[in-house]
Amino acid sequence: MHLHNTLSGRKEEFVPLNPERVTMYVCGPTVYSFAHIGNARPAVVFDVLARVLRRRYPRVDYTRNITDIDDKINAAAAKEGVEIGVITRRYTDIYHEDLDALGVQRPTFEPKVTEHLAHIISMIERLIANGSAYAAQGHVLFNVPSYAGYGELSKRDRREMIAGARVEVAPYKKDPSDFVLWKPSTDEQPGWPSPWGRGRPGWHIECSAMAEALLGDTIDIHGGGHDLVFPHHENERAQSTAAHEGATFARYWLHNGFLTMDSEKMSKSLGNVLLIREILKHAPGEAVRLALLTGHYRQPLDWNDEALADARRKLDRLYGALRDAGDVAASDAKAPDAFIAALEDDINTPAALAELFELAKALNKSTDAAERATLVAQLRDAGSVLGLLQQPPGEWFSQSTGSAGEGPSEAEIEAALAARLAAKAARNFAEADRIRDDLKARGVLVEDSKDGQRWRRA
RNA sequence: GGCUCGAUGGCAGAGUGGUGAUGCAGGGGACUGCAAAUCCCCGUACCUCGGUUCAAUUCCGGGUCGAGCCUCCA
Repeated sequence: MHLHNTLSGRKEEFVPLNPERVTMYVCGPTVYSFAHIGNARPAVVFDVLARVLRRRYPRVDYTRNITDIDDKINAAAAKEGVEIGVITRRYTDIYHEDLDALGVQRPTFEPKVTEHLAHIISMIERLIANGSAYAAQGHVLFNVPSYAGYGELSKRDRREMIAGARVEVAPYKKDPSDFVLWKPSTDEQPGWPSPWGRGRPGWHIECSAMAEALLGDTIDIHGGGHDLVFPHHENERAQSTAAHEGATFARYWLHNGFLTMDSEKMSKSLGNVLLIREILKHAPGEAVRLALLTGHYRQPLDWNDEALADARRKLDRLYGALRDAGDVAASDAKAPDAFIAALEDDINTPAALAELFELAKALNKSTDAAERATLVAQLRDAGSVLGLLQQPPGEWFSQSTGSAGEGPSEAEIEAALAARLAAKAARNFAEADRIRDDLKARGVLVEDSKDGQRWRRA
């Protein structure tokens, strides 16, 4: 298996530190608002990676945190006049619902910052004790010059970063690039007791502490969106390495490319976000998932209606092959080697998808029962690695386009089809075609197959 | 300004130093009462200018254009 490592800038062979326990950490959401489709990309991509790893290794400990201490959460809570827990519980639940709809499996561990404060504090104490951090005016800061490797991950020179910095340097910093590990809270702000007074942790230390608590000093894979490379992951790396006396923090760094809207980054601050739940009102979750996997995970992906419609048509073809295969004998055939090889080559989902279509074509052509049974099993097994093709074909074709529910009821459709069948039997093709056109106008496509009429929603 | 990454046929999107993935759209044919679905056939695509090479879309350098980071952000 090969993975592109941001640290080295190249594709490397993946060799876990301990093949009996592969460890992976992916930065999860800060739960202060709804998740948008851009947030869904890393969740789906690393879900696929976890599935691929689990085929190969007996145990994969996948941690994806929930950041439930953050100033944006404080702001949202203050605005509503509620405790932060009200906000974080609400949006954690929504995040789970959205990802469930996209077929994203839950990670092995899903730690919350509020459950790891003791660990965060102990890690900060260790950093102070070994000279990597210092307390100043109620803050604790990580001293960046104390870590020689700073900038290696994001390939940045510290001098240039300071020169290009757009923020004012706080007076208590020893070095302009030092960043906060702990900051004081006012009486109105949420805060927790610490050796440096009542306060709250900085963003970066949270992930370092949770990774250490659940996965140990060195983890195999660390993932996240490309925008996290700097400063978040650079800082995590500095803290964790310093806290662990130089031990490697993450052996492989993976970063997914961005989702754009009309070729511009989608972000809450730009205000051009498309919420996952809005999309799900008009499209099946499986199509959204496939749309997110049509491009390679490291490439930018432009999100638009056409991309989503394209994904639906692809699923129509794939599910169509399964439907036409009808009832076949059970087979325990697994995904073909070429399919797995594509995914093990830096998660090449487009190449893997191409293999899926080859299987569908072979299935459509095959007239041999045993061969068809094998192909159906291969298609479904391969689909399961991508988190696709797991529902009965009939359900795919009869589902409405989204959670909103549209079009005529199944009873109405069945009644119309019965009338059409009678018209056809009487060779009244004009009436039969009128019924078909009428249904089409209402979003239902009728097809005549060798097994009789069948329908699907457009 | 500094750094990172891209530029493939109508669209999406892999990949490769020399036999043009895959899907959608489109054209032709088979099948069909007509369609749809399915199958068969059809596209001489690799931003630009140099260089290396017997051979470059693929490697190297310049340019142009695009995205991202340098500030919270997947």
